[in-house]
Amino acid sequence: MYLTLDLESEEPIYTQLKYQIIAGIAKKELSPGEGLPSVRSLAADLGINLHTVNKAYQQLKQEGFILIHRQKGVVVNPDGVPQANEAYWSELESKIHPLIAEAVCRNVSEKDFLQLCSQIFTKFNIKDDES
Amino acid sequence: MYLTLDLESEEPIYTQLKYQIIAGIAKKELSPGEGLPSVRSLAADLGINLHTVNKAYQQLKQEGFILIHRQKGVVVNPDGVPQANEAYWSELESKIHPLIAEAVCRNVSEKDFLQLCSQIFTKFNIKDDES
DNA sequence: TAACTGTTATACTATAAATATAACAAATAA
DNA sequence: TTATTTGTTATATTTATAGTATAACAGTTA
Repeated sequence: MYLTLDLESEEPIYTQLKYQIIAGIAKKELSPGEGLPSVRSLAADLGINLHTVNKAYQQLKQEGFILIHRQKGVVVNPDGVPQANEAYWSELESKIHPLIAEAVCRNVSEKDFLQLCSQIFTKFNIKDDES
Repeated sequence: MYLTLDLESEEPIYTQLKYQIIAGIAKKELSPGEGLPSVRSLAADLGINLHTVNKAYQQLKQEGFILIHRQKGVVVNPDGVPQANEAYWSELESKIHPLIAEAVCRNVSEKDFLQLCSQIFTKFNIKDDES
């Protein structure tokens, strides 16, 4: 799995890392139980600091995406990601709300908006391996 | 139009201001050509600093939501908000992408996700005044 | 023993957010 | 004319976050 960073972006590096790993799980490029690089080696590969990687890992751990064993290192959660709960839906709504507010202002139709979402969903539905 | 701020939120105050004004335009609580409070009076009403309001206004101005005349003060863009262009769609996609990545991880179906979006759209479709 | 793991601690730089004053230029109202 | 209000600009300060730089500790593994 490839990780690419945009050091010019306003989006913090650790956030970019988080969402690329989440996207990797969504696309099944990362499987449950699969190991991730150590904080030191990943930091070295990406040319960034150990703590920046650690911050991304800690948040992914707290949100249930990965587990961190003293022994086994960092692994994608073998039991899968926690299912959507009430708190998740509430937070998701508050993230989408301002996007739709602006869309409505710009006369974007509900149909076109939903179509964009569908199109993005499709990117994650590519079947298993691509060999 | 009421503006409410959450000073405990991690979301910057000027961002909260921006999106509540955008939401006001979307809900037609704010009409094209309608005046907005001066930076000083709004800051005083909300108990925040002049520059925080100014920052929100400047960004809204740059994005075409409002106009600022020396004479007339601050008004909602009489010509309406600029239509969605290629840059807008591109930026929107990059904002939705990580949300859908996480949704896929949590086994949220495309149908449920689109349903949430539809539900939010409905909030902006309330007809005109509510007298 | 040596190397590697996650973890913790400290210190530093840089940037963003927010506030606090102050002042300027233009328009308006007394 | 004076006084007030407008948006605007300029400085300075505080606070918090992001990122880096070292260093060390406690386990695990080769």
